[in-house]
Amino acid sequence: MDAVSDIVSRILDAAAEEFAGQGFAGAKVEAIAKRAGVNKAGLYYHVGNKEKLYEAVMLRLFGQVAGAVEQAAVPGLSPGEALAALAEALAGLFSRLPMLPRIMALEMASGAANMPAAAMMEFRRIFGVTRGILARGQETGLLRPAEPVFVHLTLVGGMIVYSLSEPLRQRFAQVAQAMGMRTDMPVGEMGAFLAGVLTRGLAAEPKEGGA
Amino acid sequence: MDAVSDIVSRILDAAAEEFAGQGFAGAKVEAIAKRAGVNKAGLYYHVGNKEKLYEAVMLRLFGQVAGAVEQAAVPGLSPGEALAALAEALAGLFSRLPMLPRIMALEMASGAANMPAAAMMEFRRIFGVTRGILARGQETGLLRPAEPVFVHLTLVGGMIVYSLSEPLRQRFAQVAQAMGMRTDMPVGEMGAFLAGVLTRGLAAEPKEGGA
Amino acid sequence: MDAVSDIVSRILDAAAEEFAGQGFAGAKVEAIAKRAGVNKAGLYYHVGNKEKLYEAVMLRLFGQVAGAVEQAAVPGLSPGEALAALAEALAGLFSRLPMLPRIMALEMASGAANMPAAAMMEFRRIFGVTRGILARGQETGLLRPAEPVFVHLTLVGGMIVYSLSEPLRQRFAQVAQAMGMRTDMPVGEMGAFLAGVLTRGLAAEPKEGGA
Amino acid sequence: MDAVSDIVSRILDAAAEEFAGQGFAGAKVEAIAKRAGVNKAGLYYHVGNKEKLYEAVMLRLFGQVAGAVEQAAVPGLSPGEALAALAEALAGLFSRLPMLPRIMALEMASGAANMPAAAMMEFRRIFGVTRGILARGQETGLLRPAEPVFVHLTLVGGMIVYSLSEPLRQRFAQVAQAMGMRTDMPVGEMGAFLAGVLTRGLAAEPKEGGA
DNA sequence: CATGAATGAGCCTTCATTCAT
DNA sequence: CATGAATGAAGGCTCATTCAT
Repeated sequence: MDAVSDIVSRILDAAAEEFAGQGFAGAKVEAIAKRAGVNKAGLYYHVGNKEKLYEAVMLRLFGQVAGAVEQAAVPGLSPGEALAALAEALAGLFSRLPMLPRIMALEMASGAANMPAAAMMEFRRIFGVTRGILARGQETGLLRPAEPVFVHLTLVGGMIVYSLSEPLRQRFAQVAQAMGMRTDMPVGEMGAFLAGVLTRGLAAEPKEGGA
Repeated sequence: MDAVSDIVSRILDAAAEEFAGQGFAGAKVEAIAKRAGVNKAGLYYHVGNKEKLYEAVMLRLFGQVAGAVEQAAVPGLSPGEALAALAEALAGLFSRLPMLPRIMALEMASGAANMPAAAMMEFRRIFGVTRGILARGQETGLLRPAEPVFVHLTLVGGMIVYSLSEPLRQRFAQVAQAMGMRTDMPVGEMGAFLAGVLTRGLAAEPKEGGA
Repeated sequence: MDAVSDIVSRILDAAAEEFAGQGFAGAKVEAIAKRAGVNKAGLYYHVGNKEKLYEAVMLRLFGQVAGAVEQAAVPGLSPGEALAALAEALAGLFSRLPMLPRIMALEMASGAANMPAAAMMEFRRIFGVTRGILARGQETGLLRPAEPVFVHLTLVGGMIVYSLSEPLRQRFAQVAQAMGMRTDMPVGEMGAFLAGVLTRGLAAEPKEGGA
Repeated sequence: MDAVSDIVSRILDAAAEEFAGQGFAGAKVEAIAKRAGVNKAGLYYHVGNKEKLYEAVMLRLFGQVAGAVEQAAVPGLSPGEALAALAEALAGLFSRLPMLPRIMALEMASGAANMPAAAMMEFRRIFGVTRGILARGQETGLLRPAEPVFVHLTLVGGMIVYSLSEPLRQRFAQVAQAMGMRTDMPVGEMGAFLAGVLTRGLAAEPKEGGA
């Protein structure tokens, strides 16, 4: 009764997991089918193709991102609050869908070759939110001018790489501890850090001559 | 007369390129050999194995990163200058070796499964630089306390994802322009942005009561 | 409806032929597939592996040997009759399955490295028959004591090598004829010879004092 | 100062070992070279070819067999003594050159495809000895008529398979012991058993009514 | 002669994809 | 729709053999 049938949805879930783990080339259709609990031939019947499968996964994931981000963009917040809300929304997504940052990274690393055109549209929605926050902040004199792309990718890039680095941080944990560093903070904390740094770092310079 | 023979070096170059483009699974040994101008069997003669090849690439790349980063860490700089120097060093690397951020992302996305233990040691050197900057800044009262891992991954993550996103930004250029956004800035500019935001965002709060 | 599907059975036949002719290392999976009338990938689908294929062949062959040998061991025969029956059963097998002695020889020559543990059990059954004949013969005072392993390997070894030597004997035929020797007797005749020699050679020494 | 240079001799030794262990197809030229302590290219320089190498090994081995067998055939022995001497000579060979029975088996199993014509001549010498023993025994009325090929292959086949079966017997030892069978007798003992069985089994039937 | 470095051919194995049932 | 069974097209790796030095 869904937009996509239940089976297809299960297949997409399984595929997202596989693709995130092994990349497009490394993912095996057989494994995806098994994970989804369907026959390999059945998978082909429903999705048609490894490439189409990848595109469908991509589209659905970026749709989810765009949705979550837009929902976080409630009007009436200060720039700092808005950035924090955005970071929190992303952190929630990344926690619930650990394959998301991995797939985003893989896709970008591959030169966005398999990114379907439709998914590009979702990007527009996502970027729009950050841009809106900055624009309002500059209008109200609270933020200094800054390239939206830089700000957006600072936030998103920082969170993606922080999520991605989890296994690495775990392997690194012993050494890090000896250096007095913690490595096991949840993504949400990294999001809060980023929002804070950006808010303070982009704050308009205090107007001189306040005497 | 080199640590690695000329041919092996050529093979590693080719492999880095191929791995960055296709991921480990997607990279074809045949393609690497052709790119390096050697016979496939010759490649095996010199390197032994796809996996060993990958590890060698990894080790060399991270060694280069560690070297460049450490060279940028000249003593006597203010925290802001030091962060800027670090960002600049990374930007230089990423410009000269565009496959570097891609491989780093791929490796992390795969859970650092193939990361050789030796490469982990390089990480320690790299992290150490950021940690040193923060420690000195806090000692001198110029910086507020902050988790080194957060700071480091903000800088590195932002630059990696910015580099990675290049093809995406290009595909996005038309739409972005219509929204009044630039998308084609070089990595160095992103590095400068990150260093600035971090410097201001981590600056110690002005001590009240300075009368 | 068989224990092994028809196709697998055909594959095992083909494999036995190929392994017998070329040894494990020399046998080509492609050739086996072609002989069996299946696609190479199909062969892997059904059997999984060159090594597994070899083990399956081995298991089936030794099972056949054990079955035939046990069937020949009808109770109530004199030692001589029993040995003759055993030899005849082996001869029948070797005639019908000319690859059998060859595979047995190859496997033994390789140190029984690939012999599956299950096949070892079949050996027990096979040896058991010879041992039974000797035991009964000694109980009844018809046979002198003798190591079962020696007796068994005299019979089996003689027949294996006689079968194996067929091409050699053929190449040798001209020379042999000139020396007044026949070389083209069927295995059955060698079996009868061996049974006879063993029966007389193991006969209890005539008790003296027979008045 | 030898007929074959020292190096070639070392290569042939190494090759015999390798061929015995892996068969012709399974033997690796690289491994032979390493075993012989020469460079792979050097091996080719000296021997020319994997096939030629095999033939040379074969020729030398069968020459050794023929020599040992002929030396054992001293005139003036009774048939039983002669067979025992023959068996003993073979046992000595098989003990000193454990690869010998294995190579003989492999070669026969492969249909004697690679057997050089020159080696066939050695066979003639070998067969000649057994034939001589039988002929003299029949002339003197001590032995009944029997096909030389049968007798020869009983002796040689039994000893070859007994040697070959060593690893198998070892794996089988536990089970065998429980069945009250020994499995670890040296080849010499098997040779003595065979000579004894053949001598008694081929003895002329006692002439009736000799009064 | 000895050696490191090719190299073409081939082999085992996998995988995306299709088809008959 | 679901499934077991193909299958063509690679892809990783090895190996016998050859050269330049």
